[in-house]
Amino acid sequence: MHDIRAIRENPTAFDAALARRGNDPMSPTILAIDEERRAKITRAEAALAERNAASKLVGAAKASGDDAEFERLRALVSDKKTEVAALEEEAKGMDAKLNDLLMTIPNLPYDDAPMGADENDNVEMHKWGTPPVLDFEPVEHFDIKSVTRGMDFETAAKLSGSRFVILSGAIARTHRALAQFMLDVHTTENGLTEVNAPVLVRDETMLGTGQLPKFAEDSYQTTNGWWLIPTSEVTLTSIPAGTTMDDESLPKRFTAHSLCFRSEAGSAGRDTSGMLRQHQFEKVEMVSITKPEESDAELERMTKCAEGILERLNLAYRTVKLCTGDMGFGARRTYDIEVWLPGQNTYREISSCSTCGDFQSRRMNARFKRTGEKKPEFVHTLNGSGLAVGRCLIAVLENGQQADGSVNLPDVLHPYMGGKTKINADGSLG
RNA sequence: GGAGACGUGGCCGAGUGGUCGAAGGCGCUCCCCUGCUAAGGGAGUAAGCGGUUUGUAGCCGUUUCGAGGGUUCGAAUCCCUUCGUCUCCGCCA
Repeated sequence: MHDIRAIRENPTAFDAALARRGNDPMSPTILAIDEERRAKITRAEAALAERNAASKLVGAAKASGDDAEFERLRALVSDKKTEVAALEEEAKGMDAKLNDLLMTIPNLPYDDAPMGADENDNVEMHKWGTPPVLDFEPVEHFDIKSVTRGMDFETAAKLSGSRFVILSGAIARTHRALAQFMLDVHTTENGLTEVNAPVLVRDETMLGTGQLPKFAEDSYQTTNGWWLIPTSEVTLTSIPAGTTMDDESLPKRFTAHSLCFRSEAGSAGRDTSGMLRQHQFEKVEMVSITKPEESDAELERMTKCAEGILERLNLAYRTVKLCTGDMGFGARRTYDIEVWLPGQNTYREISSCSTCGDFQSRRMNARFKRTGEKKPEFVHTLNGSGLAVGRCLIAVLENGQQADGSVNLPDVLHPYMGGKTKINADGSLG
């Protein structure tokens, strides 16, 4: 949600920032509505003030027992009433119109977000690790011999359709181990608070983080109106919605392991094989709520938390800064972390860390008050994957694959695997 | 799912149609007093929006007593709807 005052004060800057994302200028439309809205409000309030003044006199007349005067004023107020109602209706209408429009406009990228149209214009920030050197031709995760029996797409399709998978045995265990490992690192070493939150939420929650109103078709909705969260960014970020926090309580740092649901509308034909892109997947999410001046540093911190997971798993990755055209609706700056997948011989996204500034906090009215100050301010919100569990499983399997079809598991996972260190070619743990 | 109760300012809690943004208390801020501490005295202490303004100061107006709608000249107070919380029953992981 954009600050209408900011747009009013500097419409040129607003449009320029939108233009960097490839959006058409909006300020003329916005300001026209805003002007009309304010005019309506002024008129409605003037009428209200008259009515209220008369109404007070009615009370006084009644109290003093002047019945004639009481009846006269009562009629006057009654007349005013219809006028006020009409004017208020108009003012409300314009207010809603402005709000509806503002809710559909994406966040403004920071100046340092590189300008560009799509992922080809993203800027690589740094790389870590080296892709494993293999003396055989690596295959994709679903073709690794030890994986095939524990990763069943056919049966999942029978139960649910395409873009679902059934994991079993050592593969399911490794998947679970990864999530546990991530949560443990985040809670014990990164200082995040573990949270377990609903995956079904109401409209206003999805509006707050920006999934609605524009992207309804990307998410699933139950018959009674709940939405299945596409990411626990939605719930974690919404925890302080509607509240005013003390500044000592910031930053708040949350992490959660949850199911995520995405319709993947519009991605037909993309990543159709394997479990890279599913309708249902698990993710360990990180969310930070900060003061405005802390959010830049927080994004770096959060990104390092995500990178740290990959480093401990000894998985090569690169971090890219998203260009303006590739950033999400609510983001002002985004770092994507891409892990090396030998089977695809390329880096693929495994985490996305964004700062949203006060865009989401305005939508959900999440504020804080500095000690000694009287005015509350909007907090900044950040979110990042730490990491996508399913994709991390893919990376572990593909990077650990051996010539005989077995998979060597990263050292840090061994304690989570009951001390086992590899998945044998026959699919058993070894 | 059935029955009932409740939802007031940062918190607690009065208030059942008239001048209530709302008593009182707590907390917080400032001042006074007290040679520390404790106690005491006084004042202040919501936010949104619109207007005015050089001004995020002040002033004026307006809205807000979970939310939305209605009755009324007038609603925190009455009615309806809705969301939420709690209690009892049922069901159930």
